[in-house]
Amino acid sequence: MTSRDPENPVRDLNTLRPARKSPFEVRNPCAACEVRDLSLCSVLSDSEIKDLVEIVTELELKAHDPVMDEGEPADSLFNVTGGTVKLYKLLPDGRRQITGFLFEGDFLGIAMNDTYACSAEAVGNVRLCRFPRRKLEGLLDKFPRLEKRLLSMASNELAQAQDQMLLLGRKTAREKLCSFLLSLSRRAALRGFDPAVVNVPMSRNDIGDFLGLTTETVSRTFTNLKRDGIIQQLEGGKVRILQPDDLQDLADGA
Amino acid sequence: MTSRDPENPVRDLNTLRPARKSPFEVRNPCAACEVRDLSLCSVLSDSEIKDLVEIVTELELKAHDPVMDEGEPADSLFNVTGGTVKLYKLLPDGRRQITGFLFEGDFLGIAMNDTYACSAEAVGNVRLCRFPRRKLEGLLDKFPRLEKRLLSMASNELAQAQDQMLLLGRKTAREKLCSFLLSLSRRAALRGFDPAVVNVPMSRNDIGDFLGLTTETVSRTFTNLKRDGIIQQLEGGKVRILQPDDLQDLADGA
DNA sequence: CGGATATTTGACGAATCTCAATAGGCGTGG
DNA sequence: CCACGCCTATTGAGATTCGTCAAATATCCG
Repeated sequence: MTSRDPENPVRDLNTLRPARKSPFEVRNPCAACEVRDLSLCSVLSDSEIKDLVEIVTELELKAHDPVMDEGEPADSLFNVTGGTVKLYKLLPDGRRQITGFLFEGDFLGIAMNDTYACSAEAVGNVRLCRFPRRKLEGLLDKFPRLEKRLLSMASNELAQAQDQMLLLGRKTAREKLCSFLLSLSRRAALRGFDPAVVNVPMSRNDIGDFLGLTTETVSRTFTNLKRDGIIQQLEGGKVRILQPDDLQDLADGA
Repeated sequence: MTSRDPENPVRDLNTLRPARKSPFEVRNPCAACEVRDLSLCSVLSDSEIKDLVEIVTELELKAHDPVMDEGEPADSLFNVTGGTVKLYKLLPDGRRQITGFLFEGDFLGIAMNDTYACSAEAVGNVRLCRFPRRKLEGLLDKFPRLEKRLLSMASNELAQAQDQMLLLGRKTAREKLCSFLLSLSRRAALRGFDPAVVNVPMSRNDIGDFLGLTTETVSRTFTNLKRDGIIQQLEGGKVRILQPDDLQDLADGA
């Protein structure tokens, strides 16, 4: 499948689904959730998930709206149900490192004990499910599977973080950008979209702050990849991957 | 306290404790474990910990002995009880990124699902507790606190990983090295050692691969910090921090 | 003591950053 | 509908940090 929603055939990771409205969905929004099987919630049955509905609040954000601030008490956890969120840390002089991008289905809040370890804000329009931390912890005790699921998600995130360290510490600008495009492609494929046409909803500046590069270097490197026929830039910030195998080879310097 | 073991007053993070031998320790080694309160095991009572003893194997390794290999089935998890272990990932052409150093009390194996996400090897002499993964997972069901503890440890590791991304992507060589020394100092302090005299058991090359620098740059940067009176090099790979506040300021570019 | 390995230092080069200018895209309002 | 202005992206030229290559020195260990 390339699109999981027959009513929105052209939707992609950039586009928010229309807000849900049907009577069933109002009664039990999580049961009808499109990203449910991608997320935390996948381990709960329809009946169990009602406990989740009890504690959840839905939020809609616009570009640059803050989600959380590093160092603040970690009172809420979130599930992204639409749009893109960026996580970042700042140095005192304003240098920024984006530590991750979250897409629909991604969970936000594993990396915190009492306070948030990083800040987060919406890249474009975003829809979130918000869980009060205390109440979610209560559910963890009630449903041990939820806790196992969180641990497994944390494990995945750690593996991803290690990949990103390898990228930041040891890859060239070109390798970094290729790795980035590949990871976007893989994540889109997981969600049922065409892996050859990647959405890049974030700015060059955000990409730079994610890859440890400047805006200018990101832009130049994009130009080089186009010139070499590896990718093609489409309208709306989309990128077509022309040579997936070459891209893969370039991504880890093979 | 600057040393937790009156029988080994000069011991530090470089030195392995002598192997345990007393009758009590043979019967219940975990109960007498010196690093117990630092680790996973801290949440188990003396009686509960007997279940852990049932499944644990102790290992001793020498420098460069492998602990695990990226991509291999993750059948064992480990607890470091002495010495230093490095975690790393490789690129096909041999470039290496060290993703972390583990000291006594640190747990090894959170970041894996079915296969190891990175390789690990001993930096010097190392003592490990090895847990078969299947059996440890059994204990997780028996002692939910153990699972909570793992989740909290994973959360800490993720926060650390994000700090490291900030370092790799946005800090200068000098800032990187200062951050590194500070983190060693903090971890030594946690274990009851003098935070002003830091052990640096790993090679310049390892430090470089951890900080995204070359050996030469690490060496030059050390020289600069000495020249500026921030640190002093002592024998045996130890470093004295002369100006902790300056070091802190240098570490995040303030 | 001696070979091997690790560290330090130097000279040079290259990848990336900085600064600056131009071009493009998008929304607003005339 | 077009014009303007703002913001982002691209491109260029020069500067800088850090990497590479090479040699000298120090350290470790048998």
